Amino acid sequence: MNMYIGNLSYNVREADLREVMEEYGTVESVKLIVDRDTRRSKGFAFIEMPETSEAKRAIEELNGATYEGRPMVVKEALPRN
DNA sequence: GTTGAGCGT
Repeated sequence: MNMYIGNLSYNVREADLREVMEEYGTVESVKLIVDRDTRRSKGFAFIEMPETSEAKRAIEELNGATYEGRPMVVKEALPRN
């Protein structure tokens, strides 16, 4: 399942996100979106979890949870197009 | 600061 993680603090790194998500299951990939020019985080990321049941649990547990001082959004990602 | 990059793999 592909997930969208939003409202992240700019100091969160991909490795941080992976650690958090792995509390709920296997994480296939983590993609923190960073501005190509400034190298600054855009504050959102995409995480792929092979096991949908684990992904859904992560969404339930982490959506709205405060992380690095911000209530993060965790939900299924929109199709990329 | 809220739905993806790359610049040719």
